[in-house]
Amino acid sequence: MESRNTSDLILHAALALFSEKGFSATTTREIAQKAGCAEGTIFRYFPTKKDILISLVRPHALEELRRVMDNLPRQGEEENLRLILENRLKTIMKNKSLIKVVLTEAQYHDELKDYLMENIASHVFDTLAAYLAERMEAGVFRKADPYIFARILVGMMASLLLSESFYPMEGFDEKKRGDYLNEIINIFLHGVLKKED
Amino acid sequence: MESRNTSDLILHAALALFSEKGFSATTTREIAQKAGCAEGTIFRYFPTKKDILISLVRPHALEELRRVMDNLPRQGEEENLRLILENRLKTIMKNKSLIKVVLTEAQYHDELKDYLMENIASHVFDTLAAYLAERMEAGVFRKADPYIFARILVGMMASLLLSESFYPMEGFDEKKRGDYLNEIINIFLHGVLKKED
Amino acid sequence: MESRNTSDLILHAALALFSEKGFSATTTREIAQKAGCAEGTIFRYFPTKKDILISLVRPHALEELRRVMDNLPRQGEEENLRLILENRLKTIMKNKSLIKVVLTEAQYHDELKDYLMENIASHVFDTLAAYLAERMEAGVFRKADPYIFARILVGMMASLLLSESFYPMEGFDEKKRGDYLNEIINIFLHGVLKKED
Amino acid sequence: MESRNTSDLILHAALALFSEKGFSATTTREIAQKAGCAEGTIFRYFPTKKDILISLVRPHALEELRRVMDNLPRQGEEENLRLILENRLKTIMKNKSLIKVVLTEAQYHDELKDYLMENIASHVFDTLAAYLAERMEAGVFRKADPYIFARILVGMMASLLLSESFYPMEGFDEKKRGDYLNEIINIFLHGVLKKED
DNA sequence: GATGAATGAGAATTCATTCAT
DNA sequence: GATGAATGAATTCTCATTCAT
Repeated sequence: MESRNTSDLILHAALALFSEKGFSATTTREIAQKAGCAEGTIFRYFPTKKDILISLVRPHALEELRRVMDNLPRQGEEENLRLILENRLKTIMKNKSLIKVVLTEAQYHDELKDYLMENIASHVFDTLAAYLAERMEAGVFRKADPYIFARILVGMMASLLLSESFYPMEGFDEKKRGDYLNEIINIFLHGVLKKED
Repeated sequence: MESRNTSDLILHAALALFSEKGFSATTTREIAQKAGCAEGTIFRYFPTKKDILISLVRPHALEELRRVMDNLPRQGEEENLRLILENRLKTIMKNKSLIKVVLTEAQYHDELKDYLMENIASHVFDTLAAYLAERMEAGVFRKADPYIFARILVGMMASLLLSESFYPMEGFDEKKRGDYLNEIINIFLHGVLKKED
Repeated sequence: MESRNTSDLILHAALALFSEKGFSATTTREIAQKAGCAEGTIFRYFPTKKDILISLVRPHALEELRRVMDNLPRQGEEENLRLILENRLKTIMKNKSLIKVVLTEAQYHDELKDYLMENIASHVFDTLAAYLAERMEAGVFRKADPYIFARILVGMMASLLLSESFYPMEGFDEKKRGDYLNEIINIFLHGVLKKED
Repeated sequence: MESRNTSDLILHAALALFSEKGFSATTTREIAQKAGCAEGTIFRYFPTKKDILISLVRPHALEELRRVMDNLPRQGEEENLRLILENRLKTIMKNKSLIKVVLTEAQYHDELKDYLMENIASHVFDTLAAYLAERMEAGVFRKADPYIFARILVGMMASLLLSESFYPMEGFDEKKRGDYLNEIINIFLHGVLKKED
């Protein structure tokens, strides 16, 4: 599936190393070694080391994440949302390294931050907020700032990532991750659902 | 308030720079410049650059954050929790730079990660989970894994930090932050509160 | 004769400088300058400055000196010994700088000292002592501890080196060096006392 | 016996460290530590680090070594020479560290070398050569260049020092050192050849 | 296209020396 | 006299980048 041309080998190696040691602490020598090419070869594809980082965030790579909140179920039944988010969570977990690198380095590199915000984050939050606003209109969710809800939901999902990589629970297996996601949805829904009576 | 001895000047300057550019991308020359001392002086106080980073995480510096979830109100009225968390949020905001540096660099430096987990995170999560377990026992919250709840709540609060530094809303003022915190508590409580009827 | 690849150029320059100023007092900048390469290039070949020193003592470089007392003439006629030692002296003089550096720095660097003792000195002294023991058995030399004789003979030859570099005589030319060696052999074999008959 | 004023404490500490690690590799911080004073204090007594080295070689310190070959027994009986040299050897051994430092560093510091040669070595060699010349005149030693004999004898004694510090024999005790000195004198006087009659 | 030796600017760190107390 | 914090030039070493092959 992944093409194994030199450029991709370099990006692949760089992603692994940036994720493990951070961008600044990774040397081009290490990248070349891991990519199985000569150090000089890197610079045939990327004029500077920073361009490797920037290329990691190019449309193609992030398209999947950009659309992570697209097409949420307008029917709004709980079970639907659960299934969809479960599916999106897989996308997130699959791209864990990339997300880690991108979020970490965006703190320090404004081109990255701007690109991310303009192309990824704004789309994700707009889409999610639009969905939430619609459900509010529909009288399913109580009225509030949909952007705040969106941020909180994203924060809850992010806590899952953080939990896994930064402060791991013992035995964080598939099942536990399922429980975790369930509780996120439980808390989120029953917090925002309008009380019927 | 802060003592202005050389060591503290260096730590202060380093914190600002690490937060702005990351640990690896910050040079000791820059630290010296910002601290207003000679580059060599740094090494009278910190044998290596990494020791500066590690010193930022020493007990004294993090004590306040370690206790951020201590003494939550066992009476459990919503208003109490709101007030307490609002107060704790101030602690978090005050230490924003430190938290950012510590969480970012803990990804890359195992001594940091281990120290944080053993001394800070475990205390925070244990304290918070104990509180939640007690409220479950008391029949106020529904029964579930208190550690998952703890992580989700922390994730929600973290989203506030992220929102502010990474994907800032327009006009993120005191009032908006208050709204945000209110929604965190609304969502959290009404999600976990046992339905009365 | 000597290959002029970068590594050898560096070793060559380093030997000259270490001999002139000592290891600690020589800077890598000076070595690079003398070797005609960039300072950074040195570290492509030698991970640390100390590795340059250690590489100077590698088998190849010292093989000639290690064998300096091999194959002494078992016929034992005085003239033979004189010719052989004269020849070996040339080896010693040719490697004067290396010997100087190695002996000086072995005082301070245990890896050097151990390597030298285990690989060079023990062979030289064993070989020489074996030769002396054999001549004692053959009734040519009087019986004594052959290792003490070996050390004394080596000390006498070393005095020649010292004389030349440390406390030079006026006009220490080829002829004088010949005279000096002759006296070493005379004294070693016959002593300084005038024969009565 | 030794005065324990600050200046002497510094010289004492410096001698030990220069002998152990060499002049260049010894830091003034280490000297201060070992001398039990502040780093700044050193510079009240010695304007530069090099002045410490130079002070180690001042007349007073080396007087004993300067006279090491004075007053050799003009009676020339073997036993006399043996006793005298044994006594002088004690002087040499007592000053081993100083000799080591002085000889090593004289290679690199011309002021040291010049001072040593003009004040110490020339006196030692002149005295020794004068003694040898006199014994030649007296018909006890065979005629030869007395300076070559002097150098060879000194080289033989130096081999004892080298043997001890650089390539130690197992169990180099008082007795062995006595044997070694005996053989030096035996060889110097009689050589190693077995006497026919 | 690919290589990897070479570069040199710049990084962290050391250390003799100064100087206010 | 003694101190030791501060200095900053110099040192070892790193690393992104270049370029001849």
